[in-house]
Amino acid sequence: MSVKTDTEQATHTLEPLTRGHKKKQRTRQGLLDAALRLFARKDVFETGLLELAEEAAVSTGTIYNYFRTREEVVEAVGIAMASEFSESISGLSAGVENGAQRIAIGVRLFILRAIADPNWASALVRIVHFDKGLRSTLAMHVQADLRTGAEQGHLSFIDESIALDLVIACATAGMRSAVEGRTVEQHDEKVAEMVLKGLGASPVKAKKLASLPLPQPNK
Amino acid sequence: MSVKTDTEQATHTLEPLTRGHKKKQRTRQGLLDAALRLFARKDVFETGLLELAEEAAVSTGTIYNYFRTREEVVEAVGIAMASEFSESISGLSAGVENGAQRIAIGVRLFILRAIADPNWASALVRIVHFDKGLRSTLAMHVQADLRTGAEQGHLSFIDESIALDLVIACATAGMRSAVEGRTVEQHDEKVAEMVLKGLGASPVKAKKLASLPLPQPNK
Amino acid sequence: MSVKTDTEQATHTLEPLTRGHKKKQRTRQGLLDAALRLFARKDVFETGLLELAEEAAVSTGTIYNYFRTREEVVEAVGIAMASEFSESISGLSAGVENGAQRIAIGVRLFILRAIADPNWASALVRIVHFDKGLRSTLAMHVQADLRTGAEQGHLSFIDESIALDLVIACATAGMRSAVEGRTVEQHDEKVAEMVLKGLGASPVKAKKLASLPLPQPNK
Amino acid sequence: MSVKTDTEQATHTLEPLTRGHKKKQRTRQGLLDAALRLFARKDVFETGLLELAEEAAVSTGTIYNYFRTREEVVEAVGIAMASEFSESISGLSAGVENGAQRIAIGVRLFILRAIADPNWASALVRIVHFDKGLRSTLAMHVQADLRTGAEQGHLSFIDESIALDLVIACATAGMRSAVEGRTVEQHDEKVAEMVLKGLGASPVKAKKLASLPLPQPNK
DNA sequence: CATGAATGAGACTTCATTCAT
DNA sequence: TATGAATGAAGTCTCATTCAT
Repeated sequence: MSVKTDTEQATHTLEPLTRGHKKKQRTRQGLLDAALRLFARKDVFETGLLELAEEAAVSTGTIYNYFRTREEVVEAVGIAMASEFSESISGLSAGVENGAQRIAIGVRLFILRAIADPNWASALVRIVHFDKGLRSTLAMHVQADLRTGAEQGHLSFIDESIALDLVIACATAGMRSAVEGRTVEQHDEKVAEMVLKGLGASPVKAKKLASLPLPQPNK
Repeated sequence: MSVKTDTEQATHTLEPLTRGHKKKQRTRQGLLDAALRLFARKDVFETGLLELAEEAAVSTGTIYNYFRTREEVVEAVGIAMASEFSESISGLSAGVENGAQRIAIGVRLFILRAIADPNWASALVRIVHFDKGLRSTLAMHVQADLRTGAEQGHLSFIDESIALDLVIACATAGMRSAVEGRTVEQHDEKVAEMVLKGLGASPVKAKKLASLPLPQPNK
Repeated sequence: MSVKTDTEQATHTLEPLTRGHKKKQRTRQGLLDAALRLFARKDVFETGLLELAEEAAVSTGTIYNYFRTREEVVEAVGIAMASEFSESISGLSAGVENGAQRIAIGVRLFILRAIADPNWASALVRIVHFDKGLRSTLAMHVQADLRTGAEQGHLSFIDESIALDLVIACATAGMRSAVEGRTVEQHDEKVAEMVLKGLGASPVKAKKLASLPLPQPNK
Repeated sequence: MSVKTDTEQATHTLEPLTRGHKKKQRTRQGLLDAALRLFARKDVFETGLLELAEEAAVSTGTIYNYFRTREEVVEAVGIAMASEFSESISGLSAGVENGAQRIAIGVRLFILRAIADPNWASALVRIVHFDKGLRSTLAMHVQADLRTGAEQGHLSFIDESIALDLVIACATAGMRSAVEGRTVEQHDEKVAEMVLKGLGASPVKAKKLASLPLPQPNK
């Protein structure tokens, strides 16, 4: 359930000389992980910075070396999740050219992961609700696939921005189902199929694309 | 933007209409309205009871004559919105027998009202996020229409609970668009059409049902 | 050692109807008195608002019904002291027409009171150091007497603003002596005599004016 | 605006001048100078050690190689200022035998420097308010001149300790005028003249002694 | 019922100080 | 010695809640 920050990479190159640097990165990472665990349990505005300190097992003052407000924490976690998401999705659907299929894969992967790790999903759902940045990141990825799908003739939707909303809203709803423990058999496939139909795929094609085996993490 | 409570109805019929009662009801209503205005601007957990008192122009202590905790306030607002929703939707789609059409009407009405009154929509979106009771009320209404639509052969979805999620998620996403000011032409119809397609309506039927004129408030 | 606020008077006329009003005034008065006691012991910036709460025997939150910052407390105490000062000095030197004598009386009264109540003096010295408002009030009183004295030919100073500084600085220094317990016999008269000489009174007249019996509180 | 410490002198003569020592002295000096700059802007108890570190461009921990507490910092700055004062005044009024004139010179020099460097004056006024040591140093210098002046028949004051207070209080008031930007023409001379009159000099002699040209820094 | 002053728990924030590097 | 991350005590401030009027 750990989260990788892109900041970590960047900072390494920007200030590689500081002595306490690796420790600082570890602390920061610990705070982000702790925040994720908390957001899995409580809503963002219910979570106090002191709770975060306790969860991360640092003292109160330490937090203020990293974040000045709760919003900064949320944003940082959002960035971290978005970054991790981009990485993993891009990797997994790397060889798939079909835009509609890529969307199906994305939706399914999210829901499957939500089922496997409801805490992660709970946190993600909440952060999506608060953090515009994370929403944009997700949208950008989906948008590309939507266009590809439309160009390839697999999808025919009326309005791209509404289609975007539909994909994200349904995927999020699926994740919420997982969090609330009301999933059904092949929940991921069924949501994906409905989404594709909503996007204008024919019922047959929707069913077929939604049930293709998922690409395996290469190695 | 006023909200009518079912409690109000009950009291009207059950108890004598003394002056004290009318005043009490007005104060309670004022608190609910104030809460709604606040939830339009700030998140539920960011909203303090002191703010509520100020917005409603009553003193702090007065709140405790009506609600015991903050949660009770949220719940009461949720109940009030749900109740108002039930009333208005039931009234408007009273004469419509087609389940699919009723769903289209519901989705469109929500989105149109969100466009007309973004504050109301903002509050609703937030409360839906927190209040399970409101979610259930919405779900019950949709569920009936889904079944009717399926029995009538207009819809063919794979799983009812997922279909439910899809309808509510897409309607909510449409409202959020309105709140964020990124609606498109005929936003309501386009969302409804996509939803119907996702629920298994044929593209032609989806388009037709989504673009039928809305029933007018009878009176 | 109690301090009377002019606000008290004003408020009585402005909001005489509030129920909890007298209690509020008592609390406010208690806070000002407590602040005075604290400023007698510690410097203004060393004094925390929690200490003030404890000294006044109210709970932490109560303070914020009256003052938002430490500065507001200092200012309020300054106003209260200035107001009390104006009252008492005006009363005592009411019948004295000689400007130089009025100055001598003022200087002596301050020093005598400082000797009698070093805590009061300690607080006053500190507040004078921080609160421009109190300094102005003092200056205004002295200024009138300086002009009168000059017009009457008893005083002849080179520059009024510097003369003002001299009077206040020497009176304050005298009070500080009292606080630090290094007063001498007839400290008040000796300081007054030096001040008058500095202001251009002849040595003989200075000695005489400084040693006249003080007016007694009438009644 | 730099401050020279007597410690510096001592070290120079007592210990070998290794490179490490020079650096150590520079750091210490930097801290004292930084403290002076800060005290010019904020009150002593408002000034934090973190600010001091930042102003001196050293890290927090470094301070503790030089001072154990905040009080030690204030004291050290006080000592430094007193030491610098002694040096400069002694040098400048070296050839003057007249006690009254020496006092006039001292008062005037302080006020002139305050006008030329209000930051320095602001810091000095504040530190005088807190640091007894600095007050004693100043007093010792003045005391000697007072006695000389009295013995020479130029001054005739009633009480030495009160005379001391008068001189220091008026000089400080003059500096405060400079800090607050409300000086007048020949402010230094006017204050000195009043002080001498207060100390019992004849008006004519006071005016003459206060307006003599100041000794120039020899060399 | 309405009021609003008082309460006090608890969150937020700062900062002097320590210590491993 | 210099550094600066970590600490945690101590302060600041808010706000849900109570209660006398």
